[in-house]
Amino acid sequence: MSKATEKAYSLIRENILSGTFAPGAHLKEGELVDLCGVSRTPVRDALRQLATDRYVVTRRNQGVFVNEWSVEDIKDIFELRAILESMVAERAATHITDTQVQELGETHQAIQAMLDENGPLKVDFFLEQNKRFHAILLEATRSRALADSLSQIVQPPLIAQTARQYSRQELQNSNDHHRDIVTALEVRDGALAASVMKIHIISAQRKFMNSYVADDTAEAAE
Amino acid sequence: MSKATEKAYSLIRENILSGTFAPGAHLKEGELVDLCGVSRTPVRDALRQLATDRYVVTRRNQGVFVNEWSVEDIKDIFELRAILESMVAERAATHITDTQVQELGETHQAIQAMLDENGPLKVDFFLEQNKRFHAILLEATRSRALADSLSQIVQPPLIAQTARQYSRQELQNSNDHHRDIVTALEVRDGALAASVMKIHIISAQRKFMNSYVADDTAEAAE
DNA sequence: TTCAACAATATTGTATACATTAAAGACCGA
DNA sequence: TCGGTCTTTAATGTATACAATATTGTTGAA
Repeated sequence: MSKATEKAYSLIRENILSGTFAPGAHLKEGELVDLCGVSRTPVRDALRQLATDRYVVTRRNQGVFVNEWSVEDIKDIFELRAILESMVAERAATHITDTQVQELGETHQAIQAMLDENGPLKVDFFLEQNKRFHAILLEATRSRALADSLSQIVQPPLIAQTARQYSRQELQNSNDHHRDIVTALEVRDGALAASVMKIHIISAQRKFMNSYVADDTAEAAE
Repeated sequence: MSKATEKAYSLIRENILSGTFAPGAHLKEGELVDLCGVSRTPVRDALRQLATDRYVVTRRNQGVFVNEWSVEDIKDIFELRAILESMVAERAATHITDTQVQELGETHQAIQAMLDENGPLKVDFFLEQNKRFHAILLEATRSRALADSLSQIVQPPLIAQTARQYSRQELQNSNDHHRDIVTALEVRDGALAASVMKIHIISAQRKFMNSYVADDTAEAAE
């Protein structure tokens, strides 16, 4: 993506994630031009990219609308992700280098150090390290197909807000899974790594569904 | 996609599939404008869509290039597809309607009738019915996430040419799998349907790899 | 009052001119 | 002759004007 397109992409994406552009809202190119300070061409390019990343959907001759996710959609996505990430863990075991195993251990320890601190939770730091953990695994698989599929699944707004309201204990559980995966990969036990990963994702799903349904109820009660 | 964009998309896609635009070739927007008879805007839109469908890759400030697939990429894709399509078969078993089961049976019988005829193989007819078979299954899962992921995997040029050089016996084997899947779904046996589907895709992989490697050798010998 | 047809308007789709960037080639010096 | 830098050129990136289309609102008749 080029400069102007990237600028438009980020701005629109942020507005979707923050809720300024609500699910189902009609994003008009003219308004986005005013918002982004670039012309319609890069705005349109950004919208196309946002469509492939499932942030928005396009309807011919009608424009683009912020994507709406049903509870079933979200369940599906986590289920799919559990399967794909398990596959990643399994395949990583056969190709991963000692350096990569070490890097995984470092992200685990970095998160652990953060959790052991007193004071407020650094959720952004957690998200960053967590992302890095999964990225290293993905790289270790050396599989373009897996990488492409997962990027389609993981990127959408759903996941971006998953860990936002995690408690310290929940983050600890998550990081414990990371440790177990590292341990499994140290001895190249793909089956074990895959099992742990599956539990890891399914736990995330359970937590997410709880808070998601809770939010729904809160909104309905307003 | 709008008229002009769709026109450009189809034309460029056909030229890639036919080999006129070879893997790695640099597709210049100006030339595509001449080819398609539309302006650069829809050509660019089409190229973006072709990029999301993995027909081409985009490099910033350099343009788009026809995607090149390595043997490893192709293996990965089939492996992933085997897993995802198995998941489709399994989930379809729990949601599929009697009507959909019947439709699956019809596509099976249509292919069978074609195979029982004497005369040349109607490969296009097979591909069409085969596509329909998998589409019905996918619809029965009622899973957007699965549909999205699979469309990303199945659509690329790789698969489009898979069945091109199938023998009558190979098409028969493939259709036998379809029959077994229908039988499993009639009694809503998801596990069985998933198993058959896995074999179905892995068989396709084996056939494809054989002909692909054979082609490679032939080219190298030229 | 309701429905349908039509007109007005706003939005997306398309074409094209201009700006910016990267690749290719020429030129000069060592 | 080789290497590097500058110039040239051709491609992509961006902006904007124009065309086609869908939506909205209005008007008319039943």
